[in-house]
Amino acid sequence: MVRKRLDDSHCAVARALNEVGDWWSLMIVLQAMYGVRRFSDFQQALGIAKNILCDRLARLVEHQVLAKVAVGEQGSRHEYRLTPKGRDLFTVVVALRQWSDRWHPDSRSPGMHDRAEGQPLQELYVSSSDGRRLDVRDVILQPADARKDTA
Amino acid sequence: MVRKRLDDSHCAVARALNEVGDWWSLMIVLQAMYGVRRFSDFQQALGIAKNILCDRLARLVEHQVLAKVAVGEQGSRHEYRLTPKGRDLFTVVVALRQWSDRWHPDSRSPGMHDRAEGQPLQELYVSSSDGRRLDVRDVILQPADARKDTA
DNA sequence: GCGATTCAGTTGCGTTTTGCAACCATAGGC
DNA sequence: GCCTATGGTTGCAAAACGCAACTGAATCGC
Repeated sequence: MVRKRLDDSHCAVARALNEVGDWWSLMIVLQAMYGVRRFSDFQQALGIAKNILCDRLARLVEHQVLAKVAVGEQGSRHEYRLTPKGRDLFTVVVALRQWSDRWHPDSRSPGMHDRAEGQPLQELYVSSSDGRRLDVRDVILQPADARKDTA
Repeated sequence: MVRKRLDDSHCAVARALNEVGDWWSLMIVLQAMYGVRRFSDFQQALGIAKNILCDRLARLVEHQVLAKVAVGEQGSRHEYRLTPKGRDLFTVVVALRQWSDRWHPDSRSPGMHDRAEGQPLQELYVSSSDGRRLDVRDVILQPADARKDTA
């Protein structure tokens, strides 16, 4: 999907959504963060149709969120691994997950823990350069305009 | 869109994506954060078809991300305003935007500034309870499983 | 070496979602 | 009453999606 209409958009969020903004793409990235690397494992974990998975993996590789790495004896098998850019989506995933947990308390999410200490993670929040916690209304956002014919 | 398949998923990210995980929904929320409230203004700002906009707004209202507020003389006109839950997506939007800015340096995003001080915002990052900055690999993520037949 | 199996796709086809445009319905101006 | 603006709804074509069946290469069993 992703109707590439806003490819040329100057809006950073629009461009981000162009790369990982459809349902499956972020779920694939999430699975990759869980350690999934093989085509068939993604397929099983997500219950996604193979053609869609193919398409999404290709798109994620194209956008350098994943890298397709040949593996195995004659390079016949391969894996999809997160690139640094892909790993950097971690913040986004954590933000989404924390949002979900805050507003769907019924969720029995196992929670995320620091590997070293076993402690839960801190909640993400937007803060100013001097450390004050900020709400949307405390921030000046300039549209940067979603359409090309900005005006 | 959003094939409600994973509605019953225990995966927090999946449920979040169910509510705001399609292309337009997050763009609408973003516009709302910019201060857009009226149907026609969303339509103009995004260049979205009216039926889709209708559908997305209704879904966002249903999920309590936006609230439809009657306004004007006889309540004929109305506005869509962010609820607290919607405003709380700010972290997600900022995370996405910062990610995009980091990996698309060509982007001339005007940047986001603290209204009080005029300073740019801090970069979001995931941190442990004792403040160490964490990468994906420093965190224990439990799948919580994307499929219902969890096992 | 030969068939069976696994993995990673691709192809076909029918269903669902999009997106565009054109059409209602109500309110207000004049 | 006629015109415009706002906020939708409807119809239809095109694209995306999901399923299942098929391909093609590599590996396994023997």
